[in-house]
Amino acid sequence: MTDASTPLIVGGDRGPQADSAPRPDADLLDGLNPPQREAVTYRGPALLIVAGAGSGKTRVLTHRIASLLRNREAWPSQILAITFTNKAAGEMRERVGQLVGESARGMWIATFHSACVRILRREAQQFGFTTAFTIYDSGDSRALIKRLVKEHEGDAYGLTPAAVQGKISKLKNELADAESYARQANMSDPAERVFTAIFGDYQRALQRANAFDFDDLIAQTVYLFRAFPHVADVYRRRFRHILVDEYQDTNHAQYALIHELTRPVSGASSAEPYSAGGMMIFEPEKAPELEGASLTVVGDSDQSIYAFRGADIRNISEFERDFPGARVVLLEQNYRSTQNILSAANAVISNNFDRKDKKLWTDVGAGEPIVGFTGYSQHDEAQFIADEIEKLHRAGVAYSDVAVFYRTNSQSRALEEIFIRSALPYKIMGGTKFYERAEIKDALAYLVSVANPADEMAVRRILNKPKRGIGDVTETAIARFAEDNQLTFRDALASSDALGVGPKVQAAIAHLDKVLAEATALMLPASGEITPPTAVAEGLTLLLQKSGYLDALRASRDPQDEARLENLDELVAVAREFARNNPDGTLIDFLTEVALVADAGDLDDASGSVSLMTMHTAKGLEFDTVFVTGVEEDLIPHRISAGEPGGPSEERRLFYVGVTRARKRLYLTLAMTRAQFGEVSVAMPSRFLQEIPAELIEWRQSPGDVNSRGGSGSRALNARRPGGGWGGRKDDPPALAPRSTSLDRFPNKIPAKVRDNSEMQLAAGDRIRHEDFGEGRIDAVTGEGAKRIAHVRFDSAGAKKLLIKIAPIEKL
DNA sequence: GGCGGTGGGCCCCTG
DNA sequence: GCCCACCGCC
Repeated sequence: MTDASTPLIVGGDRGPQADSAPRPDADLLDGLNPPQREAVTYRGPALLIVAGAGSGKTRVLTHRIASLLRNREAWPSQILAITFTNKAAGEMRERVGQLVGESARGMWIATFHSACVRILRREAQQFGFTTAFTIYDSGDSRALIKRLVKEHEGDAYGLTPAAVQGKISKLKNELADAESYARQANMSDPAERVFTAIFGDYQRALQRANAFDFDDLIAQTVYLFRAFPHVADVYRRRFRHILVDEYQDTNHAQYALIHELTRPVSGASSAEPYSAGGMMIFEPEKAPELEGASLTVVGDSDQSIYAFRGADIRNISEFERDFPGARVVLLEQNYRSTQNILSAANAVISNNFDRKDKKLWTDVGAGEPIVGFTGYSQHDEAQFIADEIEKLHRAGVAYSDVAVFYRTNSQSRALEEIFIRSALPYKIMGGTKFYERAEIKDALAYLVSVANPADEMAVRRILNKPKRGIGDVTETAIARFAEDNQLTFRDALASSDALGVGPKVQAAIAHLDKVLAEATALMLPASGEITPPTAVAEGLTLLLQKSGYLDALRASRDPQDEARLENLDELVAVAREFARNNPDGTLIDFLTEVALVADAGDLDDASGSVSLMTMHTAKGLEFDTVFVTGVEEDLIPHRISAGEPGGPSEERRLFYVGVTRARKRLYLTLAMTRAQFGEVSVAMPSRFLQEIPAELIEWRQSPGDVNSRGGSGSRALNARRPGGGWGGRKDDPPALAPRSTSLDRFPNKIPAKVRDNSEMQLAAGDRIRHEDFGEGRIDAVTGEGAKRIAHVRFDSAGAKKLLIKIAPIEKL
């Protein structure tokens, strides 16, 4: 079946050859079903693996790579595997490592963005950047765009920074640049004209700052390959096997990048040896034509959930047309979930009309029923989840095997509040990123000001942080002086005496200049000298101390500044950790890692905690127990999606992704009322609930229950009724709960004021009263200090754990 | 130039 | 309900 002798590589750099049978990869095929085997063993120019959720996609990919290596069909350095998330890349690296050991190290297993950064760092000088370029995250680029919109008075034409940023991003994902856009724009429309001007200025500002934004990382790499074929050929020669995960989520720029990389080598390049990644590549005297790399893509159009950011589903649906002769392999057997979960998922997704029919199946049996629950408020919903997780935990389920999903990040707050109260260990994945915190961005701006002094944005950011009396007027004076004297903004700081500012301000500027120079000497010494690995951590500490940043936070009375200091300590710790893991790592390397790894927590795994995340973040992950929360109209499907073409079906796919993450237990929860924008509104059950056959869901409390009873108080005080209820009554949509009734009595909000019971003395046997749960008896007290936990048996609400410090309790 | 008060907009999802 | 832009005052 497998044609191992297919001449994949015509040319001098063919991989080492295997001698003869038995196949060294035989054990890699053990336990694979026939389509999986074919996906591992097929050899040819192009392979599309259509992999349903949980069909063993990662297994197939990693085994395919291992098989190439073990059969000596490829060197590790000839393999490029691309994923979308750092997490997926990390997992793939680990699993390939388990299969082939040490040799996994020469491979590129990277996200689109990190692969492009590696290429750009090497080639930046080819087109007017330096290797020290900065990566602007969306916050950075928004700040820059905001300034440009203001300069161009864009608001007079209805151009908001957010809209401009979105449009630029979209254009870059379609590989349009400012010039090409200007050529076809409708210039009689003044708004178009201003937008075009802003776009152009933005791109020039990036170039001047020696910076790329996230979209540029991809688009500029494509541009580089197209403009400099001899550079592209270096990578085409190097990567003979390219594998792309989640192909249904690629946008046009990413598609073009893959196309560039898999083109045949033209052979028109010069005969110099190039050094790529420390690997010298010598071209043969008479460069012969070299076939394009073999391409393997894996995807599932039912899991395409990124159309909103430019993902083009046609990339996968037209793969066979793009790559004639491509083999297609379908993986439909699911190894993850129970049949009940799959039946629900199949039922929901079959409501999308524009799809190829595909049905996941399993042979593990029906499993437990799906559990439904409707709370009175989002806090009631969260309390049910916390209680249920505790119950599972007591029955032996590890916290780390449980995940809670939601549609929007703002939904995490109610869950967090209840989880903290319940002393339930949890971890938010994604969400407000560590590196997006203001103090972290400030600290990084200090580092960037040293690493890439051309980055004016970074220098402007730290100019008056901490407050040193440098305001708008002075900032403008520095900018003007820089322009007049052909200096960078950073270098202008050295001439504080020539700015014509007051003595105090002048001294402040001089001091900042001195601190930056000192840190530069420490972290970027003159060539030849060796920097110790700890230079980054030391330089960061020096900058934060001598700039007065830490002192200002310490002197502050704002209680949040204490947390900011802790975050900065954490950043220094990350720098030290980085030095340990990368003894040769430079300041630039550190900044790259920080720019591409959005969350410091991505590095260390959330062992021992429940994982909270959006359904988008959940893609590619799996858990024994999954709670999909907020299953309400206007949330999933989201309100805004209704008006977008393809919006509702994308929402359905998103829900499908959430549901199919569950291995054994799936909970679907919702609330009858939900606070949004600070006010409480009535929520309707999601249409997706009605698409699931009623017999699959066991309602602990159905939307009907909540309505009919009207809520005679806290759910926790009511007996739970199993089954029945609303699930089956399709033509009888649940009536809205009246706004009056005792619904309002249920605690819909958590007191914003942080309570502090740390002094409360509690011991086993004591009786307490809780605001929501009523009276109960303490079984035990564990933990210490701020983390003391009371294990309480409430008279009517059952057993709960409470974080004593903040629990709304009183001793009786 | 810094600070505190106020009112509008907002919250969809990512590297 | 929270963040941020803006304004008026010191």
